[in-house]
Amino acid sequence: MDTQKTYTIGELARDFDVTTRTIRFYEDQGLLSPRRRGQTRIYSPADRTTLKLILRGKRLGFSLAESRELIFMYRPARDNREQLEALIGKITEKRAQLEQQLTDIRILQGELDDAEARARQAMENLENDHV
Amino acid sequence: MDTQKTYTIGELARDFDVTTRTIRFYEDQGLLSPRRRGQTRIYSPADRTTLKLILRGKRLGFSLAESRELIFMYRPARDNREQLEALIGKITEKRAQLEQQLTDIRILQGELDDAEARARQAMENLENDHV
DNA sequence: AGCATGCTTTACGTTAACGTAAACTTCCCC
DNA sequence: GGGGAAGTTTACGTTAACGTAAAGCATGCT
Repeated sequence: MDTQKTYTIGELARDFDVTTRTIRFYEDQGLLSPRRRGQTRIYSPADRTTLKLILRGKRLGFSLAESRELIFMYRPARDNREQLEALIGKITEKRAQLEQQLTDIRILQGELDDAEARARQAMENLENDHV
Repeated sequence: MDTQKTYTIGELARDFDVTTRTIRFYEDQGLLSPRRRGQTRIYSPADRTTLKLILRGKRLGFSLAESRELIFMYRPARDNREQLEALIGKITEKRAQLEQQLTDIRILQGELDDAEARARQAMENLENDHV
């Protein structure tokens, strides 16, 4: 069946809260390749997923170049041995980076707890001084 | 005692693997305010910590503006009630953002596991085809 | 027919976060 | 006392990731 849902650029833009310019820009950068009906871009569910990956990458501070790598890691890309080993190398690197981010986040969470506790304490003090 | 260790800009640059230009840029942006001995900048352990915070922020994809907020969250800053409530609001927001990042990371980790498994499988297949 | 909506391309503009270069002082060393 | 190394200011350059027009086609209402 050819009954796959498709999306216009405007729909994707609304759904993910980005501008159409942004989506076209990602295409320029080789991250998306939607089909065309005439001039008009038609996005598949797969395209939609790719966009989701890019935006997730952004939330983690990745550049588009990094996100592109991650996306292509996911497409097996008919490889020879060297390429596969290089791929595994990159995966290992990314994993290390993610671990670093995890520890960074945990530390920051602790600091936020701290900061909030102090803020609440300061508010209590205000109350008391006021009385 | 005034026996606090101090650092030159070059030392900090080496220690954190950034350029001196970068450190001066952060000062321009109001993130660092080292003492001066004549013209020369002298960094305290506190300055060093601030720099560490900025770089951790970068690893998490924060802008310098965001890092600046985080840094000032940590300095109690003599507040009234409104300010304190605004502060707590920001802390809550940041926490939500960090939670989002955590889930993003976990999903990505799973995908990396996946990708590596497939890559290893592809390598095995290569061996076999070759034999 | 006329007009709004939503798509398209082309192209110049903008912001953040530095890089890079030039020209100058200060200090130390032999 | 002449380098060299490390600091300084000033200023223009660069890259990524879009923003912001401008001008034009296609479709669908009324």
